[in-house]
This record gives sequence, C-alpha cells and structure tokens, in this order.
Amino acid sequence: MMSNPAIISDRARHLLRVLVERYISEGQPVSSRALARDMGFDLSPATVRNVMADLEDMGLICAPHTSAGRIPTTQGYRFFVDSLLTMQPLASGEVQRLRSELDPDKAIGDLMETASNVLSEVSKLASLVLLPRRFQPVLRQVEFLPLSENRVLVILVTNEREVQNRIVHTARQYSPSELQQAANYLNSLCAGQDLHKVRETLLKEMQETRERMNDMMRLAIEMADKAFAMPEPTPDYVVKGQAHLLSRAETDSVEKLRQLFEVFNEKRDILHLLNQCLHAKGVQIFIGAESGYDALEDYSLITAPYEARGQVAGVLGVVGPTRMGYERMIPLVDITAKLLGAALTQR
Amino acid sequence: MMSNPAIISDRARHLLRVLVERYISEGQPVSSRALARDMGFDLSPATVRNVMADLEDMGLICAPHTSAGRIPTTQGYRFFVDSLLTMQPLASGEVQRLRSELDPDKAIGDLMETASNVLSEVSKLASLVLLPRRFQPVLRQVEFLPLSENRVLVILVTNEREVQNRIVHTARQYSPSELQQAANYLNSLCAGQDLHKVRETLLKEMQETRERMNDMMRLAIEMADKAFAMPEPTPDYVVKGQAHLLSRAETDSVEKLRQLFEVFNEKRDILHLLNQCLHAKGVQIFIGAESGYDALEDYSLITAPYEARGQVAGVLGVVGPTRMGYERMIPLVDITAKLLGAALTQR
DNA sequence: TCTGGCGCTCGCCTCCTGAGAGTGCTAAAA
DNA sequence: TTTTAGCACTCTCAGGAGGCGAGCGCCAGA
Repeated sequence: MMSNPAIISDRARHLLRVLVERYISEGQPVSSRALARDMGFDLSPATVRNVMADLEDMGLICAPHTSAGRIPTTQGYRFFVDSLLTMQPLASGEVQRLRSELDPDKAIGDLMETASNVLSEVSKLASLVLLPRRFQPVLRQVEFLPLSENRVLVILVTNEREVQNRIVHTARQYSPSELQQAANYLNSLCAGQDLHKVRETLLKEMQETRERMNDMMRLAIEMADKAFAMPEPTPDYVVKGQAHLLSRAETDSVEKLRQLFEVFNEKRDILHLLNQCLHAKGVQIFIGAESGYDALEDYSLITAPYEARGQVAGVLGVVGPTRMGYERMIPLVDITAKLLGAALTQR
Repeated sequence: MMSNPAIISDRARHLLRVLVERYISEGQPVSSRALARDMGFDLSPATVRNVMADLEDMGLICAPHTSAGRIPTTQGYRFFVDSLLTMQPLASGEVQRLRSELDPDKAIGDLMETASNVLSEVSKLASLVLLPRRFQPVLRQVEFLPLSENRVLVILVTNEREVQNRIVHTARQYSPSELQQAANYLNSLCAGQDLHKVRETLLKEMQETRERMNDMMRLAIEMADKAFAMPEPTPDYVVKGQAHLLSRAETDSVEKLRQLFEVFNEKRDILHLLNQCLHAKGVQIFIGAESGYDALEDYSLITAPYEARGQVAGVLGVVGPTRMGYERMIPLVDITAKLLGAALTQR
C-alpha cells in the first residue's frame, strides 16, 4: 500500500483523471462501469476495477463504503492537480470583464473590493483578497491640522499615493502657523525617509542640536514622536461570495461550514495562511487539510500573489469545496492576480 | 377570525407572553400542557387549549400541524414586542465592554468595524453597521501633490477629521510650487464652504474675473473642477458574525440562509432597508417579512440610528432568527447606538 | 493481460408499525 | 358561565423489515 505514485501507468493516470473529473462534475462516487464508459479506451468494468484497486492501494482514491464507487482522496486530488490537469483558458468575456472592472483609477480599497467581488462571481466560490502591504513606506510629506481642543490631525503622505491620517493629543493648543512651521521643519528633515526610521532620525537630530533647539523644533519632535509611534494599520483582507459556499454545501456539513465562516471572521488564521502564500512564486493550492487548518477540511484554497511595480504586494484567491473545477479556477486566480497587479502598477 | 387583538383578555395576554418566551428559548412548538405548567395561574391544559384556540383565531399563534403545539405568527411576535415585552437591562460587563471598545480615538472605519464586531459577539447574531453619512461636508483645506507623469494627488480635508484623497489627471505636468500656489488660492477662496458648492463658487469666480485671470488660477480651477466632480464615495456598511446565523439555522432552511447571505452581499437591498431606518426616532424592529424582503422571512431585524453631534449619522442593528431574545437585543442595539454616537461626538 | 461471471455487501427506498405528543370536542363539575 | 376531565383522533417520528440495485472482489477462462 501507498506505493510510489510516480510509477503509475499511463492507463491508470488516465483513469484517475477521468474519475476525478467526473466526481468533480457529478459529486457522487464513480463506479467502474461509468468509468469504463467515460474513458476513451474500450475496457470492461472488471478491468477498470482492477486498476481502481491499484489506485486505492496507492492512496489516491477510496470508497466511502463497501459497495459504492470511488472518490478521490486528498492525495488523489493533489496528484490530479500536479500532473494530470489540463488548464482551461478563460472565456474571453470573462477576461474582458476582469480587465474592465480592475480599473487602475479606482481607489485602492475599491480596487480590492472589486477584485474580490468579480473573482467570486466568476468563480462562483468565495474569494479572498489580502490588502496590499506597504513596502518600506517612504515619507513624502507631513501636514498638521489643528482640531478642536488639544488635538491635531496628522496627515502623512507616503510613497506615491498612500495617505494616512492620525489624531494626536498634544500638551497644549498650537496655532496654525506654529504647526505649519513644525511641518515644514519635519518635511525638510525627513522627506524621502523610511517611515520607520523617521523617529531615529529625529532622536539623533535632537541630541545633536540639544542646545540650539527652539520651541518650534520641540513641537515638531513631540508631534512626530506621537504620530509615528502609532501602530501601522494592520493588514486586512476582503472576503466575498460566501453565499456560494452555502449553495454548494452538502446539507450535512453545516457545522463544517460554520467553522469555516468563523475562520473568515477571526482574521488571524486566514492572515497567517495568506501570508505564507505571499512568497510563493505563482499559484499555490491547498487541498483539504493541507493548509493545516481543520476548518478547511473538505475545502480547497487556490491563491496567487500579485505584484505592483515588480514587488509582491499581496495575495488573492478562492475557497471552495475540494471538488471544484481546478482547471478553470487556477487560470482564473492566476489571471486575476496578474490583472490586479497590472492595475496597481499602472496607477 | 382575526378579531381585534386590542380586546384580548389579561389572561390571554399573559399566556401569549409565556408562549412566545418559551418558544424563543426552546425553539419548539409549545403544548397546552407545558404552558399550563409554566404560567403562574393554576389552570388545566384544557383551559389553556381554549385560550389558545382564541389566540389562533386572532392570528397571533398557529400550529405547524394538527397535533403539534403552537408557535407565534408574525403578528404574534409583533404584539409580543409591542405590548408584552419587558426589557432586560444589559449585564454591566457588557456595557463596560461596549464602552471600552468604542474608543473615540479610533479611526472612523475601525470604529464602525469594532462596533459591528462587538455587537455581533455580544448578541451572538449577525450585525450591521451603516457607515456614517457625511453631512454637508465642509472644506477645510486642500493640498495638491504632484505624482509621476501628469497626475496630481488631491487631498481634501473636510469638517473635523475626514480626509479624502483623489487622483486627478492634468493636461500638463505642474511644478510643486505651481501646485502650492493653486492650493493656497483655493484655500483662501473656498475654505469653510460646503463641498458640493465649491464648484459653483469657482464658476462664479471664473466669470467675474475672466479678464484678470492668470495661469495659476486657471490651474486651480482645472484641478478643483476635476477633483470635486468625482463622485462621493457611496455609503457602505459592515456585516459581521454571519457565522452565528449558521449555528442557529434550522437544518432545513439552508436555502433561505443562502438567500439572506446573498442579500448581504448585494448591498443594494440592505442599503435601501437601512436608509429607511435612518429617520426613525429610535429602535425599529422588522419581524419576518415585514421588511418587505422575502429573504428576511424567518429573520428579524432590529435597528437603531446613531447620532453624531446631534445629527443622525447612520444606522446599526442585528439580524437574527425571528425567535431571538428581543428583550435583550433591543436594549443592546439601543445602547450600542448611543455609545457609538457618543464616541463619534466626542472625537 | 484482459474479460465475463458470480456471489456478496452495502446503501437506500418504501412500507409498516407503535409510541408519543397534543389537539378538539363533549359532557360533567364548579 | 367557566373550568375541568376524559376520550377519540390526528400527526410526527423512530425503528424495523424487506426488496432493489449498484458496485465491488475474486476467480476461472480466453
């Protein structure tokens, strides 16, 4: 048992392929008879049964009960995906739709939302889009705006078009011109610097010029210290089309589904999983519990990282039952990632 | 049949109340025997049956089949909620939690997200939070930042702390100082104005000073025209805790549930519904299909608008099965709305 | 190496039954 | 007039029996 799948015969490969395809489309255990009919070769069910027995020994398929047909195991799907799958190109209409919806001029949040929506609609599965990480955010400009009482709105413009804003409580109330000066000072000192290193720069500056430091500089440093001390917004993701999972759920597995939904809400696990995929080169596939999360048993996850300006920016993908149409989903995820990347780069 | 529920006897009212409470907690048709036991009065099941027959005539309860107990109809729930319900104050720990999570210093998006999360966790239901509408957004400040090529990042600071940013394509590339001048011009001209009226102001200005208009002003007007022409971001909402609905779902109603999830995704219907609730004075309750949406049959929606600085800013609420614990949920939604409003006002 | 045949094992559908729950109705009691 | 007890009736649900058909494993023969 569990012989090496590498030494599997061509006929067995073909048989496995047809079996998996049929199980994916029908959702029911596949019998030797049906298989014999579906395969091109002219083989009797009995022969097919023999081959099936071999495949079962290898752990690629199994029978849910004594006298049912066979269904693929996780390893079966894995082998199918790795070695047997012939991808199906997307319908040109679908590509068209993806391309037109992923409009580079959309706001970044909208773009992610759109990507997730269109991905789930085309795939008829649930979709995930990890919001892009900011790479070594570089400070371009700082603005201070006085609010009511002792609060100041700090606007940080980073890199190309990211705008972050934070509210800082100050010791006393400052006038607009004081704030303006402080901002100018900071801009001249720190513009172009890595956001994380701004504080270091400021500390150094402070020590070097301790004597001739004036109020304005003190203010600038106080403000910056508080503003930059705030945590970066944690990365986040968008989930769409969970309803699709409900319609495809086997009626008995509601509990499994509930757990899955809970994982979607929890964020922590999903983020961990998606982060793993960030550094994969291309499309990555987790079948069943391969991802290491029990809640994903019976479900598969297909992901692909997307790049912006040559740097990995995030991950997107779809989640669906293990018996989903991989030959469509894999290209879909792949292309969506590429188009999203293009949209981000082109902005 | 369908006599006027107003002329219902005290005993019948009490009986209905106990019946609804029991059905909500048990989830199964309530028999005359159980009811006779649960009611304080010393009545025999037979008597209870007579009263139940009356209630059934009035359309307040019904029997799912000949020889089952009774369950409340939509009208029954309605009567219960309107006239029989005694609210249960929240546990002080829950109030504490709400108060501490709804921290005024959080970013506005985070605040909504948090509100939705905590609402769904405390209620164990799905929660909705409509993102606040901006009221007559008033322009405080404009900043222009040159991007690569002919693009300019426009940062609009409105009212107290809203920051919007948009990307504008310009006819030619402008230098930072040109942009700075244009921004100054716009700030002096339009600061403090209603965002929607800025364009009018500019047009008027343009006509009045057509002759002595210089390049800088032309630029300012070009930029502003493009920036302010962009659509306001459409209102949006947050849904959390859908998983709770799954765990409470009767196993057979998966299809209903799927439709509900689809409505959540669609946005259109939900937004329409929530917008209706914006102008209600306090907590509003839709039982079953009262909302007018089929997908909400078997589900109830409890909403309350929340205010910021005395103006209605948005709506929040929970969605759960009709047989939810109204006496807890109504105060919960009410208080959450108040606390969220307080957090928004205090900012 | 493949094939046909045979016996066997299950799962599933249907029918039936009995138990249990709960009602409606009626007639008697309060 | 209101309440109660009793009884017959209805309906659901769980369990068991039986029949059917799908599908397998194995074996012997081509």
